[in-house]
Amino acid sequence: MNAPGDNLLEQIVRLKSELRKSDQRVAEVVLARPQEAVDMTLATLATAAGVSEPTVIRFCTAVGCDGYRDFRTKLARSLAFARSTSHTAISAGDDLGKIVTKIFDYNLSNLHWAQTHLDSRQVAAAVDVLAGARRIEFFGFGASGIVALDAQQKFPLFGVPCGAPLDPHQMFMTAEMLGTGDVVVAISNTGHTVQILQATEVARNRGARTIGITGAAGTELTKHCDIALIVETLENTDIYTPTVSRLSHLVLIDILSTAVSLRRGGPHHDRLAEMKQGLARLRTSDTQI
Amino acid sequence: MNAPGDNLLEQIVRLKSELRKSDQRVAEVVLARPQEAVDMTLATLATAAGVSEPTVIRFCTAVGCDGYRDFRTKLARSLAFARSTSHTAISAGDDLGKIVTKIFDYNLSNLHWAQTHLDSRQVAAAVDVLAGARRIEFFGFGASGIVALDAQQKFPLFGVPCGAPLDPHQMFMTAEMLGTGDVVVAISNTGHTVQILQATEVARNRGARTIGITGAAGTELTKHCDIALIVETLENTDIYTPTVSRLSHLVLIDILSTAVSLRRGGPHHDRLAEMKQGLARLRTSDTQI
DNA sequence: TCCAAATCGGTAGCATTACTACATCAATGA
DNA sequence: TCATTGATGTAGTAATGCTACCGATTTGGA
Repeated sequence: MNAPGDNLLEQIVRLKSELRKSDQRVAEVVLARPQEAVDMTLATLATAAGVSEPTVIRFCTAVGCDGYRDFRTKLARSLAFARSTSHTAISAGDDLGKIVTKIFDYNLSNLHWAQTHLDSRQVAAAVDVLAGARRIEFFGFGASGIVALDAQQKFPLFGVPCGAPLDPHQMFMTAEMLGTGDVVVAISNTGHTVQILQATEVARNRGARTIGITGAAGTELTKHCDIALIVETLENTDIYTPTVSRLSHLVLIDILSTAVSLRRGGPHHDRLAEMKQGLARLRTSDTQI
Repeated sequence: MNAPGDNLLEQIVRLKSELRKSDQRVAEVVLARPQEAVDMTLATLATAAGVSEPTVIRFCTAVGCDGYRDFRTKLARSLAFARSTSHTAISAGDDLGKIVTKIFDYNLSNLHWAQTHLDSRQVAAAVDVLAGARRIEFFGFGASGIVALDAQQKFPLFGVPCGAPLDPHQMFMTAEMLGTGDVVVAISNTGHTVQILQATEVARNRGARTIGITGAAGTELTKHCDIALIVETLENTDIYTPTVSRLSHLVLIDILSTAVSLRRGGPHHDRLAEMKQGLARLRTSDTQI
């Protein structure tokens, strides 16, 4: 669950309530103005929080750091990601530069978040199933449909026929035709999209293995799946903020396809290399259309 | 060109050749083992590099830092992204955990790289053109085709009809039908895909404005475009490493659509909000298919 | 080839900064 | 009310980072 470089700011938020009173004052200052805090000296931070220097040190150890120096580097590191997690909402007054920064930052933070919260064991289980598949179908609508298509494009890596029906009827029909040895990868960030749930259930009843990619544990989708890959995303209540989940989903597809491809090994890779070369030739070929 | 949090490691690599001899020794140590360097004290780093302490300080100022302390925090910050830029190649012996880490890190680094190297003025120009469009067509094949589809899905944000022909023939036909007031967004990471070049040229001759999204300046594609959006990616020679460019492209599409949507303002947003709510209802509606 | 100039690198001392031991104060329960 | 425990600040100490200065090395010109 926890990656090595676990976010310090997150840690502080989590522990804040069970800290000593003075330590909480320090925590407030750090959380309120982390960008400034990272440049402060021990004494400066102490006065800024209205406490003594040893208190600040005690605070550092309390949040899992090895002294003030360590605290500072860890804070700097977590700031690289979370710099704008606090106020990412895009407002109508933002100029273009701000929009660029916010959207990039938001996506970066989100990707990092997904990384630290991804359960490797579930991924391993998914790779096992996919590596043994006879055929793979990817189900998704809207933004998740894009992800499904992307996955389907990677079928050379998976090494078996892959499909991605975008039309609900087609999806349903495809599900009906699946059987033992086939695998369904159902993608739905909300985990509530009814057609996906139905199609997945049908496929499972026919004997196919089902893998779900969704945004939170315990959604409807996970009940219909043998393996649930939870890709956590930061909350997104803002109307302007675009769908960030699909980036994490795409990365997950990358991981799955790469892992499956590696599992196949040897001759499979030679053919991959040839395929890539052929593709390059195709791109630049001057064939008139 | 340069974002505020410009990567320190990158800076060091860039300046390394024109540094003093002893400073280069420091640079080598830092670049070789950045993870350890960030935890070193001034004296430790000095002995590790085989130089004196003042030399290390001079090195710090030479690379644009304000003393050793500042150097350390900046290094920590840049490490959050670039932790594994040096050895990202995925090898057959990697276990799943390593694959997960490497692919995430690679995508994160790459996204950050794209952010710092994106030219805001070009983006601004693109937003201007898109905001005034009567119709927008997105051209792309393969991974870029996915991006085109994603963009096309965002047409409610763009506020005008959007298309994304995936078939080369359809693309060509679409291009022939365009005219003044229409806009083509051509997506090709290599910038050499012939069919894209041809279709874009056709559209331009018919009077459409053309925007190119590509991986490097000076590619063929840029010659056919009024506005070139260069999305730089880290090199990728490895056969296993998946296409990272498409993530950056997707983020760029997010930025464009959001900026255009904001430009439209007022009533447009109310309709967006309604649309989002309606979509939520559609997802959970129990309509049998 | 030699000398002058300039740059580079190191020594030593200084100022700042982080840390620790101890004392005081506040809160809580008997 | 008093004793006990835990939290907080004071003062002193060790370390770390920084600067002034001096010697060494290199470079360019006669």
